[in-house]
Amino acid sequence: MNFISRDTDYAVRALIYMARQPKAEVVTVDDIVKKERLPERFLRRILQKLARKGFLASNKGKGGGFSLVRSPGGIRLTDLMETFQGKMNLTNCLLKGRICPNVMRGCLLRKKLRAIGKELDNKLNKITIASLMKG
Amino acid sequence: MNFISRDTDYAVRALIYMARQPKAEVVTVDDIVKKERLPERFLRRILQKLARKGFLASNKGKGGGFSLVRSPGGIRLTDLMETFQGKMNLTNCLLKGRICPNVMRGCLLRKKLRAIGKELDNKLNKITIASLMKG
DNA sequence: TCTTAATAATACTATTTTAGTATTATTAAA
DNA sequence: TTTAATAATACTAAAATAGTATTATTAAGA
Repeated sequence: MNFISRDTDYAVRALIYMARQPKAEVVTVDDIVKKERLPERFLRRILQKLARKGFLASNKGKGGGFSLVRSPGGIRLTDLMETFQGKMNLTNCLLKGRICPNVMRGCLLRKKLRAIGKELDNKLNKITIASLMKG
Repeated sequence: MNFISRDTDYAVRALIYMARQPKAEVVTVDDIVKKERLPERFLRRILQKLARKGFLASNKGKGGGFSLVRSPGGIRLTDLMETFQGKMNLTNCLLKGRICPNVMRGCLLRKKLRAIGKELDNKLNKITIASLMKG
């Protein structure tokens, strides 16, 4: 069971690569593909999604490419996880349509997980692209 | 993105139900299905797996059913998650066969996640079937 | 010993998610 | 107007998830 999906992972790598460029240059997908060895078409779709979500700007045409919109310190790992994996749900009740006998008396499992999830979020929220660039 | 899969969730419910029975009785699948409203065939397979893994004993034949082998305090949520979802991997590197450029200099993302994962494990490990029975 | 009420084992299936690929359109600089 | 870039959309293969179906086995009890 993976905590971080492949798209999120690729997005992190690409964003770190972009953030490392001096003075927020426009970067081409080909460049990232070559340096980070990521699958081209797939990375393209990931960057397109990041652009739609406001993380990146895309410039078509010759001399085009992608560039960072937000500062590296403003892009959290959890933002990317939410973008590509959906909101992380620690306390999901899986008895969807049916009547969960625990709902009435308050599900103890969910209560415990909610507390743990809150602390986990606090820690994960501190991980940003900027905090990952030092390595 | 769900943290706990459906099988794990069903297993938790079934085990709590069994643990609530006075004096570790043999419980039939039908009984659990009726009381907890879980899908019969699927629950059967879940209980069989729990039996193979040593959580439950199964008794065939008339008067048969499943019974707890371990004490409710000895069955951790993380044991069940591992059984049904595989070991939770917070720090997976997704560049499988390829060369991750970060491996050399030590991947900062993995380092950070490793620390968070350790604390998460410590907390999750305290959740047992017994601790979930009070509700 | 035969019936019956239970689980065991195995194989199958449908849906969703994951991880891509392929194709065609659009854009803007030179 | 050519060319080098991304955009958009549709398609596909594989794996995981969430089951269902079928047949075998077992042991109690009449």
